[in-house]
Order: sequence, then C-alpha cells, then structure tokens
Amino acid sequence: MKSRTGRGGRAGRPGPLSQEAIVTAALRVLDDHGPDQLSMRRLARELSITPMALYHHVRDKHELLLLLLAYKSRSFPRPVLPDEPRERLLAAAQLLHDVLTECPFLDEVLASPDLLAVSALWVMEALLDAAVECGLTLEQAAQTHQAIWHYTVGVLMVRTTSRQHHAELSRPTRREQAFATLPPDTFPRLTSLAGRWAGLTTRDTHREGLQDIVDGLLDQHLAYRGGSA
Amino acid sequence: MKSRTGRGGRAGRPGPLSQEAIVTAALRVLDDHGPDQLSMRRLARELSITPMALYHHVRDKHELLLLLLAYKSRSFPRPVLPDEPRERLLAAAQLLHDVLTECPFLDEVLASPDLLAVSALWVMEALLDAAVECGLTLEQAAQTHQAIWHYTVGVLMVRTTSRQHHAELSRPTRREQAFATLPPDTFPRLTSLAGRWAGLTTRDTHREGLQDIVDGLLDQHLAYRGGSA
DNA sequence: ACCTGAACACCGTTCAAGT
DNA sequence: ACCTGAACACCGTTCAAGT
Repeated sequence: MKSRTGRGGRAGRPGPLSQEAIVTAALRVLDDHGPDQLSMRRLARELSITPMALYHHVRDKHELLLLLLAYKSRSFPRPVLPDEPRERLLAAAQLLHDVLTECPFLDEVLASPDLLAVSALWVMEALLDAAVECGLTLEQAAQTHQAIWHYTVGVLMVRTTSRQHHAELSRPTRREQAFATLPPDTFPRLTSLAGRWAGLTTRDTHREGLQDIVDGLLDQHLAYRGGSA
Repeated sequence: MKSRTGRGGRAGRPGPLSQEAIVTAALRVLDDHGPDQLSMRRLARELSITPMALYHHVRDKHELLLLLLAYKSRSFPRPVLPDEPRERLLAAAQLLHDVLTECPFLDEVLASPDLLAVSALWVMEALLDAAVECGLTLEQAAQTHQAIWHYTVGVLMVRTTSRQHHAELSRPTRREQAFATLPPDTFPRLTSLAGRWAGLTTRDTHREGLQDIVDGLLDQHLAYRGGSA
C-alpha cells in the first residue's frame, strides 16, 4: 500500500520529477477531490513521493498555486474585447472574474500582494487601458482597477465559502434563523426581507453589481476631471 | 511549567469556566499575539485547561469567533447617522467596514453565510433603510447591500493579507518585480504604472472606492426605476 | 542533483473515561 | 455537568542524511 510498482500514482509518470509533472498531478487532485484536498502532502501521495521531494521543484505551496494559476490562465480563451472603452472596461473586469472563477484553489492566496500570473496580465492591461481611454488619468485607472479588484475578491471568496456551506450541510444559515426571529419594530427592513433573503443572496449577482460599480467609478472620476491639478 | 498555582493563566480567573471567561482570554491572546495566534489550543493554554474543555462552552471555533464579533460590535460606538438618505447609506456602509476593521480575527469566517452578530444588525438595517429611502425597492436595496458587502469583504481580506506580508518580510512583491521587467510595447499601461504601483495600492482606498460604488449603485438602480414591473 | 526519513511545530475535533 | 487524556486525521516546512 505504501510503495507501488514503479512510481507515479495511477497515471504512471515516466521521467524523474518536474514542475510540469507536479502541476498535472495537482490538476488531477483538484478535479478528483476538490480544492480543499489540495495539500503538499496529498499531492505527494498522488505522485507516490515524499512531501519533501516537491520542495525541490517548487519553493513552497504559494508558488505551486501560482504555477496552477499560470497554467489555467494560459489555457483560458483570450476573447476579442469591444472597441467602445466603457464596454471594454466592463468586459475586462468580467474576464478577470471569469479567469479566477476557474481557479477556486486560489482562495488562500487570492488576497495576497504576491498573487500574479504573467499569463493573466493582459487582462489587467486591458482594464487599465480601457479606463484611460474612457478619459481617466493613469492614477485614476489604477484606483478603478483596485476597486474592481476588491469587489472581485469579495465576490469570489463569498461564493466559494457559501458553496462549501451548501456542500457540507444544507441547513439554514444563522442569518436566516436570526432574521426570522427579529423584532419587526426595530428591524422593519430586515424582517420584510427575511423570507426572501436566502433567494436574493444565493443568486449570482456579480455581473449586475459590476456593471453598476463600473459606471459609478467612471462617472465619479470623470465628474471631477480637470477640477484639481 | 504545565500546571500552575490555581489555574487561569496569568490573569487569574476565579470561577469554573464560562463563555465570558473564554472570550476575555481570547481577547487577551488577540491583543498580545495577534489574530494568527488565536487557536483553540493556544486559547486553552492561555486558560491553563485542556483544548477540549473549551468545547463544553462553545460549539466550535466558528462560534467562538462569532462571540468575539458580538463583543466587539456591542462595544462599538453607535453614532448618529445623517438624515439625508444618500449620505446615510454611505455612512452605514462605512460603519460596516469600520466595525469589521476592529475584528481582524474574523478573516477565516468573513465570507461565510453563517457570519452574524445580532449586535451588528442595526448597521445592516440602517443600510437597507437608507437605500429604500433613496428610492430603491427592497429587492434593489438587498442587492445594493450585497454589492457593498462583497466590496467590503474584498477590501478587508486584501488589507489584512498585505499587512501580514509586510509584517513578515518587507521584500518587493512579485507584482512589482514582474512589472519592472515587462515588455513596454505589449504592456504600455502597466509599465507606465510600474514604479507607482506599490504606492498606489498600499494606500487605503476603501472610502474613495466606496463613495464611487455607492453612487454607481444608486444611480443605476434609480435610472431604471419604473422601467420594468 | 535529487530524493528520503524523521522530526518540528502546529491545527480542529471526536471519543471514552474520570470526578 | 464539567473536565481530562489520548487519539485521529491532518497541515507546511526544516534539517540531516542517503545515493
């Protein structure tokens, strides 16, 4: 049960060991057992090697996750973006979300300043460029990117966490339970929404929110254009 | 070194054990050693008890964190909000952020649908109410809340993660390193921003982003008011 | 150079037993 | 009822040794 014929798990890896072999094994773990199961130890088991053997090819788990992100973003279709700057900005922001949606394993490093995939930088470039062509300064474009980034991180984190919640056990959330037993005189809005809350928050509202947010960011920035230095 | 005089760590707890004693011990751990150090085992050590003793008073770690959130939001000053609905909505959203900023230990459950503190629900109620008084329907108000919530979660997660990064080691991030060595012809915007990136993203842009986002959400929703059913 | 074995320093939590 | 002891099933990673 510990050492098998040859080595290399169920897929039969030929060569010694490489970043490529590690990445493909990791993708296999992700497909078969989900993001939560992807650990250095689990991955080593999949490859029938010692956990420490991995550290000869990747610096740490963070780097492994970045390799996976790089792989995913390389294989992501690169669509033609709209000409109209405002639409292009929205499309780029949507794309940022869509690429990361394919990478649920990123959750533990999503908020890190060390998150980066060169193969995904074109999305960022497109977003900034569109913002500038909308009439923003470079600094304003960077701020717009940052606001969109924060929103995107929030959407992704909340989504995967609520997925986990529903996967593990489909009991009502604490929120719903609390809403149902609230004094209506002090919480009129919340009690009115109590029954509808689950339905309203389970829906995927990323796109709608993004649209409003993008419009807000552009309009506010453009309203003050030329106002200060 | 293992069992001391009496029990109860350095503070000397009198009674048997209670949620209250656990919470104050947890707050002590947080103050002295930071959110990362708050584990059930560490907390038990602080109280000079077995880790399992905790489970007689709180169901699991999640519940402990909610107790801490409840405590923090109870002791949070409850300011008078502006009369003007739009300003009130902004103030409530800002407050949501401010309360959670006092709870960096929440990070691991921030995105959970089971996150709730009754003592913080008035912020949510105020936010929804302000949105309705701005002219939105209840459903639109809920959507607005959700978009603001996602943005807030993103801001908080990114902030604490980047704090951790800087605390551990003040090396340049992968982003900065990559931006410095980018082909300028394919990445003109990013290369122009390369040097300024660190400065622009380290700044706390929550408030500015929030303002633009709130305006965007309200304007977009109000623009279509009465358009559909 | 590439990999193993053993260990370090942790996690949250279940289960059976003690008083 | 309240708490302990031992265990389960894990983590990421360092360090010294093997070939």
